[in-house]
Amino acid sequence: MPSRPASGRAGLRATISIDVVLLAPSGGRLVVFAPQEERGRRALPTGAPRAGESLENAAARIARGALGSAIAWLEQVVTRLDGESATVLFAGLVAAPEGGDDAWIARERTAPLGAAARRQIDDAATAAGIWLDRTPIAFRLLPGSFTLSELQEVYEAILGRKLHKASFRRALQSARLVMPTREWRSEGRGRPAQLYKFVPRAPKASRRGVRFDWLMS
Amino acid sequence: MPSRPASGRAGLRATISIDVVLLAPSGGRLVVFAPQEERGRRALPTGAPRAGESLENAAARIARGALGSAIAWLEQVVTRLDGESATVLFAGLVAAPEGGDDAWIARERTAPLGAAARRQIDDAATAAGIWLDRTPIAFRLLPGSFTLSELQEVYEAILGRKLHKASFRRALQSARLVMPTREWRSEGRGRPAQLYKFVPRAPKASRRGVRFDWLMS
DNA sequence: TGACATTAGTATCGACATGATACTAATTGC
DNA sequence: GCAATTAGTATCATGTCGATACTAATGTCA
Repeated sequence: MPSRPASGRAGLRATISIDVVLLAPSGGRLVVFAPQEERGRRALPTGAPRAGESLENAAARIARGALGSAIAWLEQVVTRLDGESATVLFAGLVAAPEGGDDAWIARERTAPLGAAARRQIDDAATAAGIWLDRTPIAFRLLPGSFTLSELQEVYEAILGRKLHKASFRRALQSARLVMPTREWRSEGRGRPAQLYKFVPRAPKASRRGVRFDWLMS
Repeated sequence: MPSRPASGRAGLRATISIDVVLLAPSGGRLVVFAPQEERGRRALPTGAPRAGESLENAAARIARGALGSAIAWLEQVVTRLDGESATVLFAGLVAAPEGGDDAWIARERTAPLGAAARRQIDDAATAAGIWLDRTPIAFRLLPGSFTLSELQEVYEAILGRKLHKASFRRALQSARLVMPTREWRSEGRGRPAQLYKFVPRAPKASRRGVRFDWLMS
């Protein structure tokens, strides 16, 4: 029989820190929260858990403190150990920021943050895309009533690709996830759009077959 | 990691340990590696990273040491902080164990391991199911040539549900992932099954639409 | 006023995926 | 030979997906 490791008496001592990548959809693209620090350099929000605090609570506190507003969704992504420093990465999604807020930068312009931060951002964005398929997080990024084009734009921002309008609406209707209101909103140009509300529903539990079209990595 | 404020914040010091949940398909079900410890109690493999070692390398070392053989797939699942002890959970998949190996127990009979271990097992099994849809891990759990029924049984074990035989084979064939050999294997009863080989392929990149049939939690 | 651009929303169609059912094929055990 | 068992295929109804093209309602601008 193989020898079993001694039951973790002397583990490695390390400093635990938490990185939070906050993402928001904006105009069909993702923007990243990276405010300026004292010397004008931008950085992702970082912090550490307090004694007795869970990682999730610590991440929520750090995110709220940096952002100043509520987070729609926050999940743990990965932990990395570098020497005696362990960093737990969290990904968060929030509603689109106001226009004049310069703490947000386009995801395509994150080079100045450095390679390490960009890796965190990539991991967080990937995690958000995976979660989008599994939970109704997109609806929390929109106000109580919204147009279907706005909802689709949120999906496109997080998934990073364009979606087919008719297919998107068909799937949405057949899932009975949205309810039309009697209001319409005119955005200036073009035909006004009908406003919808989110209707939380029980799982449809439509178990589908297996997919063999994974992405090789 | 992103640059920290110069006003050096002292992060939380904690002991890092690693839990490894090793799963294997066996007869269409999952079995869990939980060998007996000194007092006859079963426990999941545990260990700690060494100085300078990455979490992934440490988990692989711990898994290999406990199991005595190679791991087909190993991925980080989640990190939990409890007081001054941080535990990083890894999920691993290995080929079905030999019949007489009593270090493996059925996934349905993990109650004696305690609630904490069962939570780790549930999280690891969920992660394995998600990864199964995204990478060709199932093929690494089988010998170089295998029958399609064996492959389907691996999928059913990891997903925890029965699959439709014709659909499973159709999807496999259309993905051109397997190549038939000229050998057939007779298992005693019934018609002999043709043996197949895995053919690693480039991604088909068939981007599909959005799903709105998530599982509420 | 009227053509045009723009955005919202729908209809239709072909291609393909899925799952149920039922069938054929090849082996062992009796 | 015959039943039981497992492998593998054929057929068919249904549903999903994406392309294309269409209608609808607004603002813009000549």
